[in-house]
Amino acid sequence: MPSAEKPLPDCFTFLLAKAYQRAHGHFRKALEPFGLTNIQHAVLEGLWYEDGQTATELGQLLVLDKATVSGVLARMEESDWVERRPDLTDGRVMRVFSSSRANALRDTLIAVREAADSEILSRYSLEEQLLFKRFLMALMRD
Amino acid sequence: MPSAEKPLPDCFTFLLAKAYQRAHGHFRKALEPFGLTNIQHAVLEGLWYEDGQTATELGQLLVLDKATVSGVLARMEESDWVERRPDLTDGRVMRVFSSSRANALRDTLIAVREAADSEILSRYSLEEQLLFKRFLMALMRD
DNA sequence: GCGTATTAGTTTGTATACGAAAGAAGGTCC
DNA sequence: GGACCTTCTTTCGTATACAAACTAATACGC
Repeated sequence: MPSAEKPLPDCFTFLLAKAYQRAHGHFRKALEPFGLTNIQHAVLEGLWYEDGQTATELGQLLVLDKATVSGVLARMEESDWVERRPDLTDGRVMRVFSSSRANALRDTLIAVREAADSEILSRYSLEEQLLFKRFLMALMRD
Repeated sequence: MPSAEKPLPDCFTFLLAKAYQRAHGHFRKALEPFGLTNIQHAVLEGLWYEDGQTATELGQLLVLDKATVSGVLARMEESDWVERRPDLTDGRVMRVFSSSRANALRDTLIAVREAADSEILSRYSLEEQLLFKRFLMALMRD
């Protein structure tokens, strides 16, 4: 080891990736007891925002590839978090509904997400939190 | 669709994930012509910082799981970006070296990374860039 | 030295991600 | 009403991520 301190490259994309990795891992541990992954949790929150969305709509809401959504939903149906029912008028469309098991945990799961978020954000002042969020949202505009 | 505008949940972890997704995708496209992935590029930069690092050292530098590093290095050796040679004194250790093919592209690849980074950052003022980076680095301390 | 604990690395299994292609169903145009 | 195009979804292939189990080799305690 030539240098004692690790350099942590001054590359923005790298920093962003590692910050995401950290926050993602923190949330993942919080969800572990429920047998839910981050994305699966996001899908549930999406359905609680509006139940019966199509896979495509969910993908747009959560900014996920349709192929990713397809796999996530298959696993969530397998483990009884959601139900997929074909649309009555359009045979191509599958509508997704949260299961009663998921609905029973709704308040708990939302609280877990909020707690994990707060823990991560606790190291910043309120002003910094707002600024940070504004920076992140600005990255998505185009 | 009940509401015209997408809500983009006020969840910090989600925002971070999507910002990462955006920057990561931007960099990925920039690397596509070279047949390199983001992580593979990071490994090369790590080796250019110090050649002959062990797999473990690379994992620490890039904050990657050893299992992830193992797979990445295997694919990179396959496609002639790196070479793995067993350490002479410690039979457990694999030392990783950038290939001559990689070294020939060194300046180009670093320039590509800097350009991608700059493009992403161009929407922020210099002050904001520094603040943003400081926020991201603060997330990793603990 | 010898046995045990540690460490380095690979392998396995599961879950994202995403591009590309395929499949299935609906709509349109003439 | 049949060819064509569009849309919704799944499948396939490749590449992270990470936990856990496993192998191989070194280090340590006594």
